[in-house]
Amino acid sequence: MAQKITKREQDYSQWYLDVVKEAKLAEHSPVRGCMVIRPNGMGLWENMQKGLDQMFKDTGHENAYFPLFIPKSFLSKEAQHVEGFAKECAVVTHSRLMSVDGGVEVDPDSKLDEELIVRPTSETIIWDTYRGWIQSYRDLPILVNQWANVVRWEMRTRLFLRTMEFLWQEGHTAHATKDEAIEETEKMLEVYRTFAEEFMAMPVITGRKTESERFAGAEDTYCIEALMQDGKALQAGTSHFLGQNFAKAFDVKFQDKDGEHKLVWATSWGVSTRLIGGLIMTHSDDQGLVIPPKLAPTQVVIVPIYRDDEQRAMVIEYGDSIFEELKGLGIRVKLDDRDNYKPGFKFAEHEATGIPLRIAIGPRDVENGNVELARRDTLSKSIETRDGIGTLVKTLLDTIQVDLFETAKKRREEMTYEVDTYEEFKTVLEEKGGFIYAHWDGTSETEELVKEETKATIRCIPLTEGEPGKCMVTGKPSNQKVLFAKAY
RNA sequence: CGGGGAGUGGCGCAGCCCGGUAGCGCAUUCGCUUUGGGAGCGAAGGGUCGCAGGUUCAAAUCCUGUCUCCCCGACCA
Repeated sequence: MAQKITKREQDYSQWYLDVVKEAKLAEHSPVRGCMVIRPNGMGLWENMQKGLDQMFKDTGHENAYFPLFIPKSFLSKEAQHVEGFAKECAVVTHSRLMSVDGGVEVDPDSKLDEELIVRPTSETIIWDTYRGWIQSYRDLPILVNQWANVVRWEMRTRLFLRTMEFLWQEGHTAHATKDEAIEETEKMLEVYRTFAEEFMAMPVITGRKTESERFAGAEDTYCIEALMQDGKALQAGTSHFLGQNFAKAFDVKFQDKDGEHKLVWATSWGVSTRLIGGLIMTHSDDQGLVIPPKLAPTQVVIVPIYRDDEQRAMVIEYGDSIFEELKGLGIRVKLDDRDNYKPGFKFAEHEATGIPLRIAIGPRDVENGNVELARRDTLSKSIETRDGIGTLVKTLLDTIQVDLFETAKKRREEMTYEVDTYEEFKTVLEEKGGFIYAHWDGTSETEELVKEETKATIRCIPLTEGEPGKCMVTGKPSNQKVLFAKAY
């Protein structure tokens, strides 16, 4: 069943695919570019959903649901938006099939008057709906989130990182003032940063996108950028200030306190199952997946070891008492009492699926009142006493959560460079990869030139203030260094 | 969509060049022995070789088309 995972020094892509496969997270579907998410992967996503959803609720948001299909005409109402998405839309043109010679064909008579687009994102249909919800300033703000699937007809796909269909959440808010909308945009970026760092243990840089990387239809796009172990960057979440673009396009106005009719201000923000890809590439090793305790579907697994039925009964009873104790403390624990696998096999399997803590118990341990405790992140083992195992496990889970973040952060710092000249930039990029801070003159021309010549893009203009200087390419003045990297 | 590689029992592969009725390892089922780092032996089950055409007495193998996956580009959460 489980096989050795390819050493990532040899081939990072293969290593990534092996981890996904051995951890039983997902597999390719019969449909091009789509994936089947297996129970392990879905369990992980559900825990992410829970964490995020709570944070959305805590910041005053509610969930709603809008249609999968969007009338074609909606897409064309916002010029930049249609330009950004037109090339990657799935289009529904007919509504029926008909039997022909034992097979089926599309019934030409069922051609739709207006084609439907499978949503690549829901701004248009939501803003069309918001028009009916908003009349007065008293109707604002609208703070709504949707958990949904979307489809983008991508040229090239990669499990979790870029699939044609993906699961995500998209928040769409409406506000009476520009300041309030900008505040919302920044607030949700901070929610994403907190989630990435505190739940996923994935350190991120917060910043704003340059004009060329901005969301289609946005005035300003904020993002969180993470660095993977191979030195490539991953855009992990975005929060957009949409200005009044969609209010204009869909004629969404409200009557303000002063009696004036005004256009509504908008934001949208989203993260997707891509986060799972980020999680894998941030923490995993050659033994397989490593999941931070807060997100792990199973946090602790107990593996009984025995020789005969008598020992089996004894060890399982011992394991059961530990199981009950941990469960009572709210820990997600499993007792792996499968009789058809040897302990060594189970150890390897639980490592591949990323369970943070393993407790192994054999006759020896029962006799001595001990357990063997193994950490997934460090692969270290220790003998601990049975008494007090509950509190030990609880603190250890917290420790692992923190350690994973610190380790990932340290790794990122080691792969982050600051350069002053373009020559230096090219050298670092070629020899080391990673995040590179450098001065940029703020023009799309320079950005494009760097991309052409080096494949590196500006990941973001960091929110943290920096020193002014001179652009590494043109020598023109720059307000601060920006973050460059090759990206997924 | 351009360039390269690949589709053969559940998984990983060989066979293809030079057509002749499909094989190996793992997994599965049963039995016995095992169990503190991916168990051993014995027996058994399972594949119209991605799909569709064509050439041929005969196609996994040759030809044409097509779908999908992987890698590199262009595009993107």
